[in-house]
Amino acid sequence: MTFHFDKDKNHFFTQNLLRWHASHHRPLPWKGEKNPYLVWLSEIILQQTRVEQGLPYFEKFKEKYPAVHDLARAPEDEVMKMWEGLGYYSRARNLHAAAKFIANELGGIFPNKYEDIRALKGVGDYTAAAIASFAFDLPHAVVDGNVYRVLSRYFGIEEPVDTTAGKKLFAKLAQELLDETQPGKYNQAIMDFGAGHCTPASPSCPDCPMQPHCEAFKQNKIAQLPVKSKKLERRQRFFNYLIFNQQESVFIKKRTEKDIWRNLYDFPLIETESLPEERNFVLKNKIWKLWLEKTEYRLLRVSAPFKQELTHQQIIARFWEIEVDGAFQPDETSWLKTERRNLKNFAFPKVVDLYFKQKFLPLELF
DNA sequence: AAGCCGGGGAC
DNA sequence: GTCCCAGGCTT
Repeated sequence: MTFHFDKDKNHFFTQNLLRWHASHHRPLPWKGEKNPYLVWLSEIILQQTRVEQGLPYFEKFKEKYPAVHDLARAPEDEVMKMWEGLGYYSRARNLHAAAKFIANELGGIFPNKYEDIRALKGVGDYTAAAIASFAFDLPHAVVDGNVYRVLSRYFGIEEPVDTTAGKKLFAKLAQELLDETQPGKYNQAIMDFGAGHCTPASPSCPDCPMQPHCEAFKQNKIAQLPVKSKKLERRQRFFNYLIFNQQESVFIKKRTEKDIWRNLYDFPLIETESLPEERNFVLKNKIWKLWLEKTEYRLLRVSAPFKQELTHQQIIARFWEIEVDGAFQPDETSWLKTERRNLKNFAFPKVVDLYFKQKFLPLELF
């Protein structure tokens, strides 16, 4: 698909966008922030995350780590704990790594050139443009989900936004439209407009200042835009967690493998191809036997399945609680014996946290 | 280019 | 249920 550059249409867009923004902007803690560290922090937190969900985390991080040195000095487990519940945990790992890089290699001075900002771990095209424009007034247009939606509708672009060609097209168009005399304000305006007016479902077309020149509105294609080419597929995984109780303690383990929830904690785990149908399934399991062949144990209870939806996976987790005798010592060196009252100091996936919150487990009878 | 990485809210 | 959110990294 080709796109024809129309100077008047572009000018109309930019002018009306800025006019709209003058009376509709949403006040948020990071708006107008010039401290690049805080701009960066807010942008990482807001990647693929709604403002309402990210806001408390931003406040918490800002309070705990007021400057990049504070974040750089923090233990990784502490940073992961601070991030617990927000999802996409590689953001936290990259944030921490970049903070250490800035503190140790750059003398604590946040980079002030687009390419240097873009080179930071966890900073892609969008985040680099956001930091460059908000903190340093550099002329780089942001392209996020809001921008794809607003531009695809206003210009009637049916090119998919999730392909290499589509991304390139929208990036070029966004850069053409940028008001270089006030890049920060312009970028803020287009994202606020997408989030608050040109919304995914039922946008406010009747009182939209862009409406006279909006191709999607004129052609009645609002609901079809933006176009995405890929459809999401989700696979199921069945997790059988073994809760080894030993007096006041339980055994937990850190997830170090290259899989979901890396660097979070959970429990010894047997993954199965389906939901075990018999009570003895896990007890008969080969791995399980290996773990427990040298000790006495007692099965206390088995939870009903807990479900958690991830973007590409559905996790069905069952928790098998057992009591082992005081002499039990696992062969796995990665297991960590922890008193129950200290569990709150570790970061766990949502489904494990949900299990903790159940005062009385919904028991399943086989 | 395609797949993977969370959690929550709106519908 | 499906879609989307102030995306980025790995293969």
